[in-house]
Amino acid sequence: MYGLVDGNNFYVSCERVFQPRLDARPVVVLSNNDGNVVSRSAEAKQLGIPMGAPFFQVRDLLRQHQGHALSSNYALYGDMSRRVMARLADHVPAVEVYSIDEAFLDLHGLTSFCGTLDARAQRIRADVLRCTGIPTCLGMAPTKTLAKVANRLAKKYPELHGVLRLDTDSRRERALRALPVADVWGVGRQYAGKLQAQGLRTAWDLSQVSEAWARKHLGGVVGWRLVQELRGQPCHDLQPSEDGTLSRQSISCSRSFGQRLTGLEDLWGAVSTYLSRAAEKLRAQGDQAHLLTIFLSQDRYDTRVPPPYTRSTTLTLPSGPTANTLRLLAYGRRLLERLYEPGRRYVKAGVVLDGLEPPGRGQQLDLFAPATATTAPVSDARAQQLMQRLDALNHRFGRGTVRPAATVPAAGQPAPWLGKSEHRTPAYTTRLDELLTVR
DNA sequence: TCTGGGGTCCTAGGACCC
DNA sequence: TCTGGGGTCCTAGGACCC
Repeated sequence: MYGLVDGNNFYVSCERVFQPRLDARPVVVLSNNDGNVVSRSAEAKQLGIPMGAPFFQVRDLLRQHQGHALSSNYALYGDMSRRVMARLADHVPAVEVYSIDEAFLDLHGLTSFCGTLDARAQRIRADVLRCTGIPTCLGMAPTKTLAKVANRLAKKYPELHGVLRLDTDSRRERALRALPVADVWGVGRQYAGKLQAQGLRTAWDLSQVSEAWARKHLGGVVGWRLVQELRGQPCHDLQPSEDGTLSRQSISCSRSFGQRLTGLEDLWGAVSTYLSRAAEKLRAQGDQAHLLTIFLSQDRYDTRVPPPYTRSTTLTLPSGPTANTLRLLAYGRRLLERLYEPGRRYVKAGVVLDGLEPPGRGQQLDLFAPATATTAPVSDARAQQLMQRLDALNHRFGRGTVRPAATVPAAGQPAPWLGKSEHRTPAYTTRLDELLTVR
């Protein structure tokens, strides 16, 4: 049996822990650059503000109802997430951290010595709420997909008090008949349209399609697994997370700019900043990468710009896997120059590190590369030391204290790529100088 | 005027290997 | 006229997730 716990309106709930005045009012949290709505309180949902709505389209509506809009504060949400996950880990044999606000639980064997599962589930919710201030819902079922279904319905129907268990065929059928097909985990916009065109309206209808149909229309084996999971046949195991952190297979960093950029050096300022950040994450995970991708995007809402809006280029690092920021910057610069076209107006850039593996598989030498400070293997041990010192300094004194010169804008100038974040709340739980003051 | 960021998995063609 | 089978890696793209 699997459990799926998630935080209700997670980002808004995190903010409310430190600002109770936000309770019972419409509150939204905005994406980077204050662009879109990414979390909504129940009151904001009631106003009809859709998930993902551009902020400028709902600003007036929110103002009319004395609502609040907050910039996203990932330092706070990430730390609150760790606290929630730590509480969950105390209650069950294994936890899979699925996203910042969601975790799958291994519920195997919990009933025999702890009373009923439902009572156990309520104790977990109460403990998380008491220790972190975050309200949650918990769905339980024999497959992950059904646990997601259960969680969804537990959130939708308050009379369930945040918990739903789907462990018999009759409960499963009732639940699936109550759930629109578009709300099933794994059914996005494209598939929902296809399914509805076929007259399949509920999750139950989807669970009845043939294997051939699922494979043909829902992305091959992915679609067939989805159908089987709805029927109660598990296709996805629990992937337990080590001490509440999850190890990634790719690491990326991308941002929309505060303004359009056209110059190569401005773009390099942004790309080098993102690449440095991605390399930090890579080292924090204890891995090296052997694939580097850079992408640049133009405005996809500008009808004068023909697609594709995003162009990317990938390099298999000729010198093998690395976590060395300076080495990555040297390759990144080449990729950016390959991608860049003068005259284009770029709105966003990003980097992706792929092909991750732990260090120690041996350094691949590049037969044709001239030995330079950033490519010579001889400098490897020293470079590694340098990265360790860099990370230690930045951990101790704050991110960006020591950084590559490429990422620093011209003296006295604000970085031209920086976006806005006009409604940011303090990092209450991760910065001493931003602690909440109580009188 | 203003429209996010960070992930996963799968497919498919081409180059290349034996 | 007739032109293998099985595999990896690379690269790009498309669907999905929160």
